[in-house]
Amino acid sequence: MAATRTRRTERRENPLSRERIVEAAIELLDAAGEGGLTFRALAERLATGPGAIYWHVTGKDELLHAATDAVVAAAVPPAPAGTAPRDAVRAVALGVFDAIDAHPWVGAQLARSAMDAPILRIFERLGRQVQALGVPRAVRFTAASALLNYVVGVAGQNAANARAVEAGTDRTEFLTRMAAAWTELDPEEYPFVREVAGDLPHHDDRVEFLAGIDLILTGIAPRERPADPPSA
Amino acid sequence: MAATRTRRTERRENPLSRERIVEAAIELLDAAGEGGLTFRALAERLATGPGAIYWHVTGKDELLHAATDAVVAAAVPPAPAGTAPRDAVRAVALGVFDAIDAHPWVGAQLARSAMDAPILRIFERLGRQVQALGVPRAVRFTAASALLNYVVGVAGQNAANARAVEAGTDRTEFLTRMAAAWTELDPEEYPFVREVAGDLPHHDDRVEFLAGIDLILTGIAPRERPADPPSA
DNA sequence: ACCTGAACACCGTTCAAGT
DNA sequence: ACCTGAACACCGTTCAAGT
Repeated sequence: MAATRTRRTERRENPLSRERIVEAAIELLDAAGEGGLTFRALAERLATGPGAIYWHVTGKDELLHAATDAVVAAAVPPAPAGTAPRDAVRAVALGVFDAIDAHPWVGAQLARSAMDAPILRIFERLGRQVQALGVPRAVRFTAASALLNYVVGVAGQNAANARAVEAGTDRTEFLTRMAAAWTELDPEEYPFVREVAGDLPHHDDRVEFLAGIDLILTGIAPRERPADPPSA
Repeated sequence: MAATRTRRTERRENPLSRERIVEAAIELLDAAGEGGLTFRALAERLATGPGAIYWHVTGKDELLHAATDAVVAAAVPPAPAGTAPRDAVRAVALGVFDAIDAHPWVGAQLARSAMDAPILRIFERLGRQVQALGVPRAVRFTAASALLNYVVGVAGQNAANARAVEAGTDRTEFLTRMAAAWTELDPEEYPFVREVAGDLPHHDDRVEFLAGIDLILTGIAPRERPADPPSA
């Protein structure tokens, strides 16, 4: 019934709001990529002048920040109670990974973000699981940071790849071309890169990403903790 | 004697060259930060018009790429023969870390770089040591990628922090203020971040960074490989 | 071949003026 | 209080014209 009442103010309904602006910004970024977010384009989409947006938002940085935070918040839900810590870490990481897959600009943004809202959300979720893993207080920060930095590193990398592919090329075609380029590198200078070039086209990014997470998890807390030996 | 001959062409000595342009770009980036690199500022420093630069460089992206590559190449020298693989990995990582410390814009650039020259240099160095560590062929790519992504993640983070600090604030003052902000977060939503906030001001970035590297190294290959048990 | 610098097409942001 | 849109101060890049 509140809905019916709304009809009264028919004209000039849809007032500007921070929420609507951020929403439109996300749509623009998704549709047109990182360069697509423009105050003019945004104003047009919201049927106003560019100046109007500044009433609700301090500038482009804040807008980008808010857009990123909205996506990350939706992507990293609290772990369902009873999840094993390792699985919970993987779930958080995958949540971020998939969000970046859907919104490559988020990856670029996370990779250049300081320790504020969007990053802190991820750090918190990872940290809680590190604690649940039984990591001693003194090294929890280090362990959680390692996971965070890895996730954020992959985020930037994926964003860069998405930018590079956007020529409408097929994904495996892109990887195959990259592998070919690697094979042409100087054998003296790039023996390792040349050797692994062949792996490139067969790799599943998601699997590869999770394998990295598992590597760090193993470093943080070895799989099966053997009973403490009877002291030294 | 070649030097004396040079005097002949006194006027209009110092011809433009890709090398000089990249060098000037690096100076500009170091002095004025990421926003300081402008074709106009660069042209002024080189005593030409902006258009002249385009004869030697295709555009700003290539320029930024070349500048980053120059810094990274200098920062990641080949490991001296006989270095233990773990130490060599640490040396590579620290080389990148210190380069970013000296040139924060490099961190931002690496964090958003695809797998081309600058990143490949680092990947190659890390990969060789992964191999030296005895990691089986099939998982070398994964192991080297994990190290690379971590390093690149820290790179982006440090660049962001450098940007945040540039208000001339002292470093520990900056950390103390951040810790204070973390402590004011909602206890329901950010228990972990609040708990570790106190660690922040005491942390040494470099030590913290290396600890993360060690975590991954442990995950890649456990410290002391016990002799293989007599098969299953 | 290489340089010059005005001009073009765009930005983010501001601000007087409106309602 | 909120919106409008012209104007300002910048960009990267191009290009006719020079040497």
